[in-house]
Amino acid sequence: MPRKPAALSKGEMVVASALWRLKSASLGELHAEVTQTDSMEYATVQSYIRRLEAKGYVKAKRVGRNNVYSPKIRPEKVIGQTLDEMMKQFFDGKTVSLFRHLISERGISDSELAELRRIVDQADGNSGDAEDE
Amino acid sequence: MPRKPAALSKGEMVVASALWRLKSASLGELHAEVTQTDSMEYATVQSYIRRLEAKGYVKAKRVGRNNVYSPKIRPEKVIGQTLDEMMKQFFDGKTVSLFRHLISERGISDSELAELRRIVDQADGNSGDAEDE
DNA sequence: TGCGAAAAAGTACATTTGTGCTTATTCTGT
DNA sequence: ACAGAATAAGCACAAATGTACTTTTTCGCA
Repeated sequence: MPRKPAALSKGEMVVASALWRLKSASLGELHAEVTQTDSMEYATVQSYIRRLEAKGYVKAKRVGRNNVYSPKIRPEKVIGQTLDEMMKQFFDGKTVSLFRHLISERGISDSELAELRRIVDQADGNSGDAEDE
Repeated sequence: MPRKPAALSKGEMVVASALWRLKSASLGELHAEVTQTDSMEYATVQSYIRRLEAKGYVKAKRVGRNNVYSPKIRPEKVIGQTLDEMMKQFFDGKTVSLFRHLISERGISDSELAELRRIVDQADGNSGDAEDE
């Protein structure tokens, strides 16, 4: 059995995210990327990447004297799981409830609303039987 | 300074959620509510509620021999923060990106889509300059 | 051809979290 | 008034997490 990959902690998540952005990177590059947004020691990034490797989220390949890391798991998967959990916890698992919260509770600008409408229209188009155009 | 309330761990979150649902409850009632969805010992619920109290999320009042607990922080606040963090981490803080993900990556049924459209229409109506009817 | 810099590997350690057992306290009914 | 049943309070403890320091290995170059 593939042993369901253990969930990522917050710190692991920021390192994983950085790696997703870079696709592939040495520890130095990764550290640079991470510190764009978060303050974190080189060695700390290193610890996280090791844990990510242990958890099966990342693989390393030796290139010269560097390890070059790359993701083994796509972000969509992790994002999806995180979202699932969050929706279950707060919105009874219902996507529309989340939508409602995002729109009413959080407030959304006119342009965002317009954008959203386009997204909806498009989704409607390609997944169902559209009647009118 | 009010000292920003420490974030809730996952276990604390399920207990807090139960309490939000009940508005106010003794430990026994709370345990009953929690175990609707999660398997958790009475004493464990108790530990969590104590931590929640320590963190300032919950207050207790003695009623007879019971402690009656109630939330000190509204769910919207916690949900909002959780969402913020999540959106920052995964969607560059952009609500529309989250929408897009929810719709395309996750798939949404026709009825949900219709519902969503109504929500959008309504939001459009009461926040902007409505044209029709 | 060996030294220094860079990187990797190993180790550390306090705090938080998950999870619950144990002990003390307090009503309630007889 | 007291025994038993609820309930609260205290304590415990392994695992995970945040955070990094230290030691070892390994190229590139002087």
